[in-house]
Amino acid sequence: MNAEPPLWRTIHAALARDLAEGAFPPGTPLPAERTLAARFGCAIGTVRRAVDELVAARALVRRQGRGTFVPDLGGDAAAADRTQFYFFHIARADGLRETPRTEMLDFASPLPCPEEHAGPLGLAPGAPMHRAQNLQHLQERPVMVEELWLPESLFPGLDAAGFAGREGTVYGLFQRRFGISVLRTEERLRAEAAAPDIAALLGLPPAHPVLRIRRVAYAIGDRPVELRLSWADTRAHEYFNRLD
Amino acid sequence: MNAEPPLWRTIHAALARDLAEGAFPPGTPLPAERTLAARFGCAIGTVRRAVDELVAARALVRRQGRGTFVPDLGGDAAAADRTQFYFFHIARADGLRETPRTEMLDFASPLPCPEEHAGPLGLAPGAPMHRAQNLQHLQERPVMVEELWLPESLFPGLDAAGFAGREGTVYGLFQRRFGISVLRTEERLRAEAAAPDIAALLGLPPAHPVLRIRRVAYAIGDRPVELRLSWADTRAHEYFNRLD
DNA sequence: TTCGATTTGTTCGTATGTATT
DNA sequence: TAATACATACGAACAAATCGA
Repeated sequence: MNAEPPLWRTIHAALARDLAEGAFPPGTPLPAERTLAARFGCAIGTVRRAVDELVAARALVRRQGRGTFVPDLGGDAAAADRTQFYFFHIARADGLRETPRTEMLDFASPLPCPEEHAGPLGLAPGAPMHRAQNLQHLQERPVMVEELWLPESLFPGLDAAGFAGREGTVYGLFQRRFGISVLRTEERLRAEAAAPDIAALLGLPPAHPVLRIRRVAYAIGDRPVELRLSWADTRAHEYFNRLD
Repeated sequence: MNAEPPLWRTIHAALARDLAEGAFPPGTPLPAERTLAARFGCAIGTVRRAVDELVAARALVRRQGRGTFVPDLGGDAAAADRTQFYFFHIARADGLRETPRTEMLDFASPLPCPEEHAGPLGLAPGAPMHRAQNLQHLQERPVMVEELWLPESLFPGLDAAGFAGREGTVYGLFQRRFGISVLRTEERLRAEAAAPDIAALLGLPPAHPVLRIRRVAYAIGDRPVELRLSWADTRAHEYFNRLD
């Protein structure tokens, strides 16, 4: 008849809503599974099923003996590295993945949202945005130019000093300062001839082929929070993608 | 002391081994969960946990009321489409994903394994291989040149007629005829200037930037089974990648 | 160092619901 | 309709990891 959703799915949705609201800051554990089971009036196995889904979606991590946590994207060096390598896909042609060094080139705000960025971010054209430009280095050589577009409404008060002075990754900053946990991204890649400014920054001959990446980053609830354009020099590096 | 693995992991390994040997052909169900539980001498929940892992890895699919199956990569049109879109990442710039039309350009066998392909495939340089060349069309326009390298030892007797005359996808052919289920791939992308032959096939100006993709496909047990080089025209199309 | 409390991880068994044949 | 198979939900017991007294 009605086909109501399974109980574990209802609980999953309730937890996801709480997570989206930042109800559980990273570093402090969620209520224990028994506690949640009592709160939802269900068996512990049902809670576990709901949490399993959130763990699979990288929204939560479990630690035996300690509790269940929102992943800390910038906790220690190891956590920062995991985040880095999960979202940073440029590797040396021989397969080695190194941690890049980031050099900030520019930070401008507010800028009106360009027409072509409004749709993917769910914004009105002209909405106020921050724009940051970075140069990523591997082995002290520039390999990728990045242009980040961030809605001012989601990142209020962010400025050049706050952006450049962060500790850890950009997504760690999103989480710590604005309570935004990036869970997934969509990337579209194409080959194009390098524009003069890009070629100059990367030390490329004019119009040399570069890999252009357009990324949209999403937080819980598939809310788009960032649009990022990148141009990579793929003479000695490649974009690495593993599909499971 | 010893820290033996959990029971469900042992069962998972046993099932994965059986799957790698082709013990369960697509279309016929695995033994029911109760049967497996009895065979392994454990509770049904433990079997479910092991199967859960294989389902997550796309090695199995469950169908309520019917049973658990090895996915049929070329069963009906819908299954073929799912396989297609899981492994075919070229989409129109507006985001629309269409089914490509494949035109075979060449099939050569045996050819000695090139030096640079031997390592990724776990072969000795010079080992006999098949090489197929395809041209992929979207909306009746050529968008990607493909070069497939297949170890003869894994695909014995494959020839041009068998390759071109297949029904459905290439990976469906691998599975039906050779019992090889491709589960995951690794791809490395770079931008480069189109070689003359590539440019001619794609209708590009000489040395126009193209997206080069180098894919290694893996079956159960992380066994590499195919190396594929592709060159895509990204003037009107893009490589689409969703990271969860 | 030891011990106990807490929390997640594993395994068991059972009952009932839903989809398919 | 009946039988079969997976899906959901419950509850219990013990193991393993963690942390603080």
